[in-house]
Amino acid sequence: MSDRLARLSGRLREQGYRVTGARRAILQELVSSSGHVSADELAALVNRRAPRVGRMTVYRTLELLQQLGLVRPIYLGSGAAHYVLLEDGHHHHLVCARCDAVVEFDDCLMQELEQRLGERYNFRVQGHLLEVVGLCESCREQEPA
Amino acid sequence: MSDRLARLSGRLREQGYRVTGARRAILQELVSSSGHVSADELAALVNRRAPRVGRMTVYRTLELLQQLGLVRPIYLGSGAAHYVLLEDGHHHHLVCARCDAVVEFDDCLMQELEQRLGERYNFRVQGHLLEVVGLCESCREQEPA
DNA sequence: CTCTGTGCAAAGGATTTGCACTACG
DNA sequence: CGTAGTGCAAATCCTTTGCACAGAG
Repeated sequence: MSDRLARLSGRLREQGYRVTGARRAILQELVSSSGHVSADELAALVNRRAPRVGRMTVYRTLELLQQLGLVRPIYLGSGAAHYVLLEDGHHHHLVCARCDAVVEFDDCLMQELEQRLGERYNFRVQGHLLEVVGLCESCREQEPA
Repeated sequence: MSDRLARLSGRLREQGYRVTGARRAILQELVSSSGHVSADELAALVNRRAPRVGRMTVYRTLELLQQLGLVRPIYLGSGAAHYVLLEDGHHHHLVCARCDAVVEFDDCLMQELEQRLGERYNFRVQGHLLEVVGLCESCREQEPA
């Protein structure tokens, strides 16, 4: 359950960052919403439980998590960035190119690819985000063309 | 060379969209910059050759291309979305989580995965975007921790 | 106790919208 | 010609920054 929470805050601590109340609250919501949240949406969620945590802290914490490779921003519809947790270093979903519906999937054929890439480009791979893009069923029905 | 250009504008036409001068100019720059451009950067590039094309048209064209599955927005560092062409339906790169350096790579083990996914989730797959995230060589040197 | 992290407010950008005008097909 | 596409300017929304204060280690 808060396995994941513990793992995430562990990562912060071991990299020399403080595990503050605000950060814990943010991680908490990020894990329990385990979906695609914008910074503002996340701030609103956090505020319900920890009203003293401001929007700015959410932005800054997301940036930190991103630098640590724990989170990735994606673009979903409107101008705001949405964030996904890289659970165990990876995340996968299908996105409808038209209505931005999202379907999560778990298949992962990529451990091997990651390793090869890391070696070839001298890159320490932390994880990956794979978006498969296309049209969902209902968008396809609307326009059979 | 403008193979790709022809292919892209073909896609527009066959979906019932007009291939206007502005759109041609935008596709042109998108292909020749074949990298990661923000909407504003792209508008600037387009303006050098076609000064009468406004920034708004670039935004709207990018949205259209996105809906057709020809382009994908990604977040790279600062607030603005960057766009990548889904050449032949796919794009791959490594992104440094710290400095946002980008390394392109071509490996693609995913045709099979795509097909399976399309069937399972009843999704018409148009392409995919795979980001492998980690630390680049120089960021790793800065902090050997 | 010290220094990292936080909150606020305001600035700075990016994106979206409404409407009159142009030009592709 | 008719309609999809365009350009402009303004409005809106998202993100970043600077600085004084609070709290984790």
